[in-house]
Amino acid sequence: MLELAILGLLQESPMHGYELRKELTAKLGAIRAAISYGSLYPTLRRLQAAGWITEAAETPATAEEVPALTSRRGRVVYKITAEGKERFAQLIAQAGPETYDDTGFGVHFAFFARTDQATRLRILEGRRRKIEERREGLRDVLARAAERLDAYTLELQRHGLEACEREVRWLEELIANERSGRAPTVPQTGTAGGRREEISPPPPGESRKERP
Amino acid sequence: MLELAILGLLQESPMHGYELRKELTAKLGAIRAAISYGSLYPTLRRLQAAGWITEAAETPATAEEVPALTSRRGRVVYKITAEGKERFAQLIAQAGPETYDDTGFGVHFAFFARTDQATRLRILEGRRRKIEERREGLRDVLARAAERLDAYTLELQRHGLEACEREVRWLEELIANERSGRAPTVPQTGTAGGRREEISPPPPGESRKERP
DNA sequence: CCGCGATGTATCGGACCGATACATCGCACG
DNA sequence: CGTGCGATGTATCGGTCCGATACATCGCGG
Repeated sequence: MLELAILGLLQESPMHGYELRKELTAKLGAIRAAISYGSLYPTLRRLQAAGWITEAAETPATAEEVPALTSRRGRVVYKITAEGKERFAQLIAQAGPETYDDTGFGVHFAFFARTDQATRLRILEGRRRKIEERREGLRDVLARAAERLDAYTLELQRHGLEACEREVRWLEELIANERSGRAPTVPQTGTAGGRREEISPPPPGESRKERP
Repeated sequence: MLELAILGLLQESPMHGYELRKELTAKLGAIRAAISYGSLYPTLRRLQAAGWITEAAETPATAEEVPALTSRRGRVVYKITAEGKERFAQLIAQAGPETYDDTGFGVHFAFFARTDQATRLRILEGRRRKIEERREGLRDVLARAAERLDAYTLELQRHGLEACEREVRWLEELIANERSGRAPTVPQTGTAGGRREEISPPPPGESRKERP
């Protein structure tokens, strides 16, 4: 999962580790707390070994201009390679079982702007299926095993069940939107009124604005 | 976390691994999918080595009665020890930072019936604080970095934000309930109308119904 | 009589986390 | 003037947990 996220972010622009973590946190803040360096750096190493990314020295050569003023020590900048882009495309297009768990789905969803519509639909429906199963499981427990459990455990299940139902509804909306329309547009929610813009899903295979 | 959950379940009755996993799944189904045996068995080994639990042979001795009819092969039954109960009490009473993340909170909450009220309150408030922080982080991103992100990422954040707000409200209710009342009673929710029973929090130190 | 699904125990590699260590930079506060 | 502290930055280690896999038994239906 981390691999996918890193590849996706580096596709937008080269970054060093610290920056990458911040961007990762911003992009995935809704689904996981914050990537640990204990995961990040080894993964970067792994991706580099596989040839998906490369190190790019900062202020690379010809650097007599400002030698020590902003020398900045290490600062290893990572950049995605052509193979890395292929890898990303491959990862984003295929959906295994891990695509539908909480984290996996979140990461995939976060890169939906780079995913073709058919895959988006497939993933959304797979996720819905999975949540529906969880929901049924919770209903079963609440219906069948209620008297075996204490009030707190019951309340936990009830809350979880509600969350499932809510997510299914959310997914339904997204699926409907996807089928017959465009980007997600969920109005009248009241909360955090940010701007909402249409995105045009990039015709598969292209990347827009490589270097501004 | 697994340690706490296992100790808590074995406190109710001895079990073998498979059964333990099923009970674990039933009790924690709202927060995590299903415990993997790759976690369960090593943890059981660890707990046993520490002396918190012991193996108890099934159909222990004097077993000439039905030798091979239901021989059932392995079936290692685990049983909590006195030290294990102490350990559980200690784990359940103290709250570190890991007590407030999704999984940690869920597990603690699932055993609230065995937790004294002061601790319950402390944990609920700690959890609320943590969720509020996450919520603020999401609001920041939505307010400040909205134009940098695509519509799908934005929608993900929005959905996450809503979930945070919902959970805070849930926690508020629980806290209010806890302060001036008894067990969780959340009526009029419409969903899954199970029975709702009052529990009397066991006066700390006792266990009711050891063997029915 | 045979297969298949539930029950049951167990291991291995890998992903990810939390704690920790360490170094540099700029700025606020004494 | 210094000094200490918070942000930036790279890196490792031990430990927890997951997913895949293997294997054995049992009861039941076809």
